[in-house]
Amino acid sequence: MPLRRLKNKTTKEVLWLYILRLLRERELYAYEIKPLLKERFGISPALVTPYVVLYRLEQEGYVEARRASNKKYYRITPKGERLLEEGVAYLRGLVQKLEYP
Amino acid sequence: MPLRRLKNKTTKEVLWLYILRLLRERELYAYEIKPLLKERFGISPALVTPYVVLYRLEQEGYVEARRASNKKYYRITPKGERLLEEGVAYLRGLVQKLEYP
DNA sequence: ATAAGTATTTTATGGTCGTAAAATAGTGGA
DNA sequence: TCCACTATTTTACGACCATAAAATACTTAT
Repeated sequence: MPLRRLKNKTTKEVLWLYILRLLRERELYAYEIKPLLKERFGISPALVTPYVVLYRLEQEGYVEARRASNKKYYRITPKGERLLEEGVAYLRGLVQKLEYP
Repeated sequence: MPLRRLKNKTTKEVLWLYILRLLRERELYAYEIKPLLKERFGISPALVTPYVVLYRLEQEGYVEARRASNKKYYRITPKGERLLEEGVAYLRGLVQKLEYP
């Protein structure tokens, strides 16, 4: 039960990290992120979720957007890359502390 | 901002993993867990929090309790040890997926 | 031209979990 | 004895965040 909780929650708590991770490779628009998350990370958030996450990340300067036809392409900023690194480092430390010495 | 969120949230999302990790070493009563979490993992949850977490873990059979004087000692069950291992493995996988290939 | 698929936006909602608050009681030293 | 500290329990609350819902519009194949 708590493991399902861990997966269903923690995975989604770090959804923005997954999205930053994808954006680190190339610019993407929100609509194509859902299948990518499934393919690359095995998670299936709702279609709207990437929109909301990207909106928040843009507000805080971790990604920036460019319009092309009817699509809105996002790319990661240097600030966003830093955040991604720090986030991963933080999670790595968390795992190490939990591991058996 | 999101990094603070990651720390303030994710850390607490996996608080029960920290507590299981401590119980893996020896039995503990709720009151002494708060300072241990500070000392071992650098986190400072409220005093009541271990009580609530342990209550939930006990309900689901991941820990079991024994009364001694006015203290209630908890120890991890085999089921709880399994959960801890699975939880850590899950988080480790999450980090690997986020790391740069 | 029209239906289906692509693409985005905004608002409201629901579940979870740590925490605050308040009450209770045993223990030990001054 | 009295006060401070240790120790637990229960209830209600607040914040966060993915998601559902609904509306809108562009594009493309039939």
